[in-house]
Amino acid sequence: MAATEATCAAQGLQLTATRRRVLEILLEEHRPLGAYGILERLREFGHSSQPPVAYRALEFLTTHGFAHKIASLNAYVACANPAGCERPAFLICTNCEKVAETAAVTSAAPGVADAARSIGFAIKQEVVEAQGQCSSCVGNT
Amino acid sequence: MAATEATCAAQGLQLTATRRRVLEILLEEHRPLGAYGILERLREFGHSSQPPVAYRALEFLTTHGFAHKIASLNAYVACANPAGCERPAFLICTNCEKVAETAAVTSAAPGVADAARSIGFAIKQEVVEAQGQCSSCVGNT
DNA sequence: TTTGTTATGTTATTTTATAACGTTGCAAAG
DNA sequence: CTTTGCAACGTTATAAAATAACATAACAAA
Repeated sequence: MAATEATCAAQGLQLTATRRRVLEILLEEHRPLGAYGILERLREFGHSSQPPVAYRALEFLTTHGFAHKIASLNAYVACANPAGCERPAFLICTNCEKVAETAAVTSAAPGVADAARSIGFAIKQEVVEAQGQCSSCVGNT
Repeated sequence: MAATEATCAAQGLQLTATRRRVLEILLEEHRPLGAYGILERLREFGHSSQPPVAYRALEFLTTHGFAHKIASLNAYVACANPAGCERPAFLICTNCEKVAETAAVTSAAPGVADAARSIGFAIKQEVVEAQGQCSSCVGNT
């Protein structure tokens, strides 16, 4: 949160009340939250709770790397490393639904980078989402 | 298509009319198609076109590896290598929307595999979807 | 011929996301 | 000042994606 505030201050980004609240909600949860789950939480705090409110805040947060969308879940998580987040990748536990964020060393998995080069494909961004079981859940299901 | 037929025959899977038609539709397109786009095409062919029709066929096709879901687009593509598809990864052109399928050499990108090991996370499956520009579109936008 | 199984048909609903348009608050230009 | 522009927010409505739930059909095995 402090890192996010610092980045916003440094870059002239407006961390408004709604945006801050959404980020706080994501930080409190230890698992990905859908946009409508966020809306429910916003409602508790007296914010307006129409869908665009959440989606706008999420767009701001994801655009600037303060949060990420987990495409395979249609859900959102706070960034684990808001200062200097690069090439985020996610480890999604299919049992307890928690998500660990990590950083990929290279921009693409071996083979993928080669394939891209060989067909002249210029990779801009990569979605890497591994599904499996976290240490607490291994063997449980 | 032939490969898919062979696999179905070999494994006793029923490649029914609807399933076959959906796969044909995906093969004809050179880009990912949403479920409702598929439904439109099915309608042209006189099939029933309620959502579950498409979703059931897609579930069959994706479960058995004859098609893949592109999570970051909520869309579907035919598998480029229905015989022996493993660790599929996708290169998605953000300009022309075409998708190239490739195979990742390892199950995880470097760094991700290490991170998983270090926290005891057991990776079962990985979603790798790179966004960028294909050779025809590089420099166009 | 009854039973079980697999696939399909159909209606309704849930979940996720965006379009469109109006309002507010604030800061810089006139 | 005041008005012009802009960024964020409010609100209504709707689009798009996915699934729940229940009924029917086709067919093979008991």
